Amino acid sequence: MTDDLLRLDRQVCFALSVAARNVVALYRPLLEPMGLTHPQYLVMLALWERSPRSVTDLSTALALDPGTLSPLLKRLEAAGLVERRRVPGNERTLAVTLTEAGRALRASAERIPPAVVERLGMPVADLEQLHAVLSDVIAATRRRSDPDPHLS
Amino acid sequence: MTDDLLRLDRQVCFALSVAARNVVALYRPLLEPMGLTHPQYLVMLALWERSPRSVTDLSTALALDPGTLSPLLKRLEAAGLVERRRVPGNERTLAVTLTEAGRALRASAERIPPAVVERLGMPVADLEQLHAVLSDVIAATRRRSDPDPHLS
DNA sequence: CCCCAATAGTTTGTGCACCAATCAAGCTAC
DNA sequence: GTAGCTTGATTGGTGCACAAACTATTGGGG
Repeated sequence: MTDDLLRLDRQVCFALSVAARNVVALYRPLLEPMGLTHPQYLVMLALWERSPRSVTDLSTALALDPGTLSPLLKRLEAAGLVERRRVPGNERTLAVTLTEAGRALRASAERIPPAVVERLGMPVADLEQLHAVLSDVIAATRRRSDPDPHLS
Repeated sequence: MTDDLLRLDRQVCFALSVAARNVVALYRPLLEPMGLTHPQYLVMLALWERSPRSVTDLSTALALDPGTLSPLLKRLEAAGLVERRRVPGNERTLAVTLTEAGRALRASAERIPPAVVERLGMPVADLEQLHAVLSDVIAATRRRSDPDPHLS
């Protein structure tokens, strides 16, 4: 039974889930003083790249359901990092804009990636290779049937 | 700014999260007819390897909080796949045992890993390599400070 | 012009994940 | 032998993730 396909320690999905959870857990103590959760951090990364963005745009960029994003953005607004107002001349799309505080937060965020790499203690080359393989996996999951299930 | 450390498409954590979510999404249509969610599937894998297991034991094996497992196991019990009773002679640990239906479900589960691999359409060698790298990452996250944050 | 389909967000419901607090059962030390 | 620590599981609270239903604009086509 050493070739049992159902052995837990053989499952890529299991390794993937645990790795993702553990790595996110590494961010927690770093993000907590900034008042961010990890998904919120990712949204901020997206906004630091380009500031007025619609919910749909963010949803595509982050591969996240709009239904997940909607309350998350409200929490960012409550935290004063973001403003949510309707686009003038288009009452149906929402413009999510960084506030001054949101823009300022970027400075503290710059310390995060190096801190995580340091905590992981893995060679950067390995991380880059991991990133490449993960991109392949993501591409593979999108190839099949509809790209990104729920984001039709 | 091409070497900006905060660019979304550079973040390993982001790729890891998306890959994990997308791969789990691949399982959803396969597990749904079995009445299982992905975390429940992982618990069943653990139980198919060894059947009376305590919550703590499962918690360690799956790297999951007991607080997450507790309601999940109740749902598995409600689905008739598992029985939860106290260990005789030790009223504080819980024995989670497969029912006949739970044991029987394994047959259908055997079709899942090949189906997922087929849907991913990636060379098996690549998947094995991914598994190896992910194991390294998991080991790295455990090395640092306390192994597995919340599971003290 | 108006109906209608498509688009953009929000809401609701279920389940997962984590943390902190709680509780009961078992152990240990004195 | 009991006081107090430890262990094993549960509970409650917050936030994420997904599906499905819903609302409200917008843009076309007849």
